[in-house]
Amino acid sequence: MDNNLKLKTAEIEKISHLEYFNIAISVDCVIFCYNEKSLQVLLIKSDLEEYSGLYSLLGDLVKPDEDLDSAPYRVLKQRTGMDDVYLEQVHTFGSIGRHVSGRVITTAYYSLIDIKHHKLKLDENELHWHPVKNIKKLAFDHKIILDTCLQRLREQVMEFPIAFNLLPEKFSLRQLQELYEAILGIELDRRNFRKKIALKGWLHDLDEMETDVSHRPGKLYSLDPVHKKRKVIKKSKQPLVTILT
Amino acid sequence: MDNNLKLKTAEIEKISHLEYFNIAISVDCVIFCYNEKSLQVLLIKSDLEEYSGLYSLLGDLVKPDEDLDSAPYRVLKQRTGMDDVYLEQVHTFGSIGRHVSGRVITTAYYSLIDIKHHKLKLDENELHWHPVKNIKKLAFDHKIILDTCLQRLREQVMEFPIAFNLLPEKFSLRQLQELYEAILGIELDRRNFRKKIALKGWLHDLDEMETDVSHRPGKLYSLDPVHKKRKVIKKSKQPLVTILT
DNA sequence: TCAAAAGTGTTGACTTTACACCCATGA
DNA sequence: TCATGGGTGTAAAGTCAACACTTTTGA
Repeated sequence: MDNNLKLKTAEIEKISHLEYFNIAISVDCVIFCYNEKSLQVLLIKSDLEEYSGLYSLLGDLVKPDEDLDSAPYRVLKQRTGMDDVYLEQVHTFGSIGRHVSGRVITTAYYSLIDIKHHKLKLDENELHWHPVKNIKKLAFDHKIILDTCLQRLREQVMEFPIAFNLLPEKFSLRQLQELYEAILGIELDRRNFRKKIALKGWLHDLDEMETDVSHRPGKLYSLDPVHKKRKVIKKSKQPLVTILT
Repeated sequence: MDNNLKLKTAEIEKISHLEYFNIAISVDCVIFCYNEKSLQVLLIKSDLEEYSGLYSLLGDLVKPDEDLDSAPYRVLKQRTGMDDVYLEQVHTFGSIGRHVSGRVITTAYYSLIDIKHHKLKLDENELHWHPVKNIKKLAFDHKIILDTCLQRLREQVMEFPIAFNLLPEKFSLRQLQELYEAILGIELDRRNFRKKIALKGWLHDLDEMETDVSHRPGKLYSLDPVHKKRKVIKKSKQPLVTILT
């Protein structure tokens, strides 16, 4: 007991010394899924006294021997059992006071996963899916991080074929449209949506129909294999040339 | 189990994280200027043996008591004597092997400055402006950082009134067009460019004319005061609504 | 036969592109 | 008077937004 206390004090001394010279770096993951027609995000009960009762994003400190971009994959693998997920770096947050337990700079990523594929045991881990719409407050600056990632997702989703990561392998155009509506937070015209998606050439017609629906079944599609890359490769100039003259 | 026991305090959490406080974090600045009809970037001779002969971006370690976003302002102030510059965070680079002298994760910013305003003493500091077009190789991963920042600049420049930071207070439409051509790396149609810019409503007509030109002088403009904000405030949904239906 | 969603085209408004001529100035 | 760039308009093409009816299926 005595020893423990002494050690702790020494450690804390050391920490406050370190604190002055060192900065920790973490990653935080905004893990999106699409379930019951709503865009949801995976949160964990904060284990810090200071934020008791609040939820926070999944994150971890970056290990000295791992790439920054590998850290969120590790976090996802640990928490959901999934690898081969879509991940995108969004922004790095580094205000002095953003973390209660010291100076931590965090790089935010968002991830898109198909809820059917993950293997999390929600109750055990105090992990829960929360509809993005309902989230008012999170621990740390995680609400701002969430908002930033959502905004980026909205920007990307029309330009690149990434939303499909949130859907099962086979899906109908209606499902796809509802997904887009959930992400963008707006309603879309069905005819215009179908035209626009057809124009993108992202879809592969499976020649199958929905089953188990109590109405006329729709056709099923999958993401065209050509567009199945994990990492977005940005067209460098193409879109810019068309912007102006 | 007692609730208090389950919750970690911030102090305790620090201890468990001690081992991780050994990654350094830096910022690197891609400082753009516009001179002699070309987009240029401020580079410094690398003082590392490993990169002898190569140039690198301006950067520095983030101090424990400064916000991440403040660090690039400090670097710019130190190097150019300018504050009140346009700065935008772009991406964070954190591969294990990216820095020869240890584990350094770096957040990249780009900055737009009017070359006429800076106070650098180029020769003393081994600081030099380099046309972006000519840059083939830089120290560390700085070429990739430069490319990433240039791409982001190209994406932003049509959407937000930021290019004006590269021009003097008063400028002609020709100057502005040449600047855009330098940034985008493409030629633009004069009439369409003028229409497009007029439509944006970014310009304030100064009712003055160019002087010292050996041809018909053009009108001078300045950035409309309404748009003179340092930080870009993103319209959240406006552009997205128009994307689809 | 009803309810629910699938599937499909057109029109008008707007935006974008391509393109050519006269004008003002200084050399 | 020439060279240089300033300044401007229009027509055709393409894109976007709004909008309604018929079809298929299961209940």
